[in-house]
Amino acid sequence: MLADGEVLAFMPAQKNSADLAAIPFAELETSSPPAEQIFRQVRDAVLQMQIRPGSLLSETEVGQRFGASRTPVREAFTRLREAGLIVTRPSRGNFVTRLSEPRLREAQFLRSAIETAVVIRLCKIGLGAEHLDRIKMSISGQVTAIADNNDLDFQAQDDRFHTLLAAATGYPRTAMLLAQEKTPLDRLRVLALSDRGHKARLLSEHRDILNAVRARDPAQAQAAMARHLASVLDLIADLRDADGDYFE
Amino acid sequence: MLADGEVLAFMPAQKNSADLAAIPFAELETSSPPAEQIFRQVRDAVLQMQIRPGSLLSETEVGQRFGASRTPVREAFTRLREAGLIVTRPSRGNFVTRLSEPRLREAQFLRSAIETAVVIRLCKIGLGAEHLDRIKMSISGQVTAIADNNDLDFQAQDDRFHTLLAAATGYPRTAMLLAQEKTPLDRLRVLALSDRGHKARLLSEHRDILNAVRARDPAQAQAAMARHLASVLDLIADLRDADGDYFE
DNA sequence: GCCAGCATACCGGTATACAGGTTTATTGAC
DNA sequence: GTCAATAAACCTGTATACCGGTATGCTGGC
Repeated sequence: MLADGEVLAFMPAQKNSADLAAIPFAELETSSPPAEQIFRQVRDAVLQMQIRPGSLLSETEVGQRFGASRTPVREAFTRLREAGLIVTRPSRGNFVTRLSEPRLREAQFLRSAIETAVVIRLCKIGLGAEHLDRIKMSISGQVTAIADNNDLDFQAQDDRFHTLLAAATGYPRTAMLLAQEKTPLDRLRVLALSDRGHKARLLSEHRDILNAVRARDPAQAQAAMARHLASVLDLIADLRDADGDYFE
Repeated sequence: MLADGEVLAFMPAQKNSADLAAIPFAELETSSPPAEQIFRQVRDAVLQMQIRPGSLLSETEVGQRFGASRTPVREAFTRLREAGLIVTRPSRGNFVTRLSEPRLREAQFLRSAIETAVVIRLCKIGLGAEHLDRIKMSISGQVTAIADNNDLDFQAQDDRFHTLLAAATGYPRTAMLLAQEKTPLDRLRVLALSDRGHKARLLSEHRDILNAVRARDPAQAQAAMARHLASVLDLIADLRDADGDYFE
């Protein structure tokens, strides 16, 4: 088995085909449409960096990998394209996009814009008992994940915390939009190995946000959220230098 | 030719097929992909209420109308579905969505969240000379449109004003996202016959926003924008009662 | 006249064949 | 050995045939 660096030395990055055989895709279920499942699985693989940025994703190959024809794959690719995860160059192929610093900064801007508006609204309409319970459970989950030093679980609970806040506004599309717009940041996060102290800080910030919302203090809630989300910007420069191949 | 009310009297709303022949679609050009053109033309027809909310859009029929096969139509429909303009009921058909008051309120929330963040950022980074010129021209255009009592032109210049502000942030996707998320409001606006006084008020608000941004006063800019955007909420209840068929 | 049951027509979902265009590899001349 | 020209192998874009499922309208029994 060759190391990544050696492979790169022999092949120009642009020509690299994605190594689909190495990715543990689940077999398609009959419960939901194949196009939907292919979209989700390929999206997650791209987000988790299992598919190298810059690599070629062939409709035919992906279809064969899932045992489906090109038609559902094309539909999945349409959605990946809109999510900004691939770019299509006609007659040449679909390529997994690289991370882009301006794009990351814009994602942070949009995320911050929406999430601060979310907490301000929550201060206004109040937090229902059910929503509050679920958010508290998410925070408990974060505590457990830190104790277990389980990065993956912590990330999942982190996402859940923000999703639950958005859902509590009663605006279903807002949660969806947030998930969509933060995808560039998700790829960044995979590159960052978070130490226990970093996670502890995030947890503390989550608590600050929740407390401000419970106190119905919009100014403080907004400030806490903005502070919390701005922290990712510090990661960009470091990671760009460390993982140059993954950036534009 | 029958009046709309008579047609409705004979056909249950749900069964109505869209009358594609009556819509002045342009012929497909060779310059851009058919799927893209079909998407844009159908989207605009839906936004301008040329296709009745609740009506059935058949892939086959749309394909025949444009002289294309189902494949590009399917791709266009995928995008319309994500834009929330149609819903697909498997084995039954694609239906143009009706306006929904909760959905409209959410669109207003999201638009306000993003646009207030935009003007705050503009106060921070300042407005370049080129951007300022273009925005001023847009406002001049609004003045002209009001003088000519040209509603369509005023709406175009109104959109342009907001788009230019978003573009001035240097975040290209933000402008795109705004356009996408305000589509429900665009359909609402078509139903509203705006009198001259209403347009004059919007223009005045635009000037307030621009002045606050030029003065680099984030608090005032945010307040002016929020006030400006909140005004559409007043329209919802009236239009819902007047055009009941168009709402859920 | 009413209602249940069935045949039919229509829809989207999928697979596949073909077309147009780009890249890559090979081959031949120099 | 080098380079240009050509052919093959890809890619996406498009058209089309077939499938299963749903809605509908007709028909026959009551």
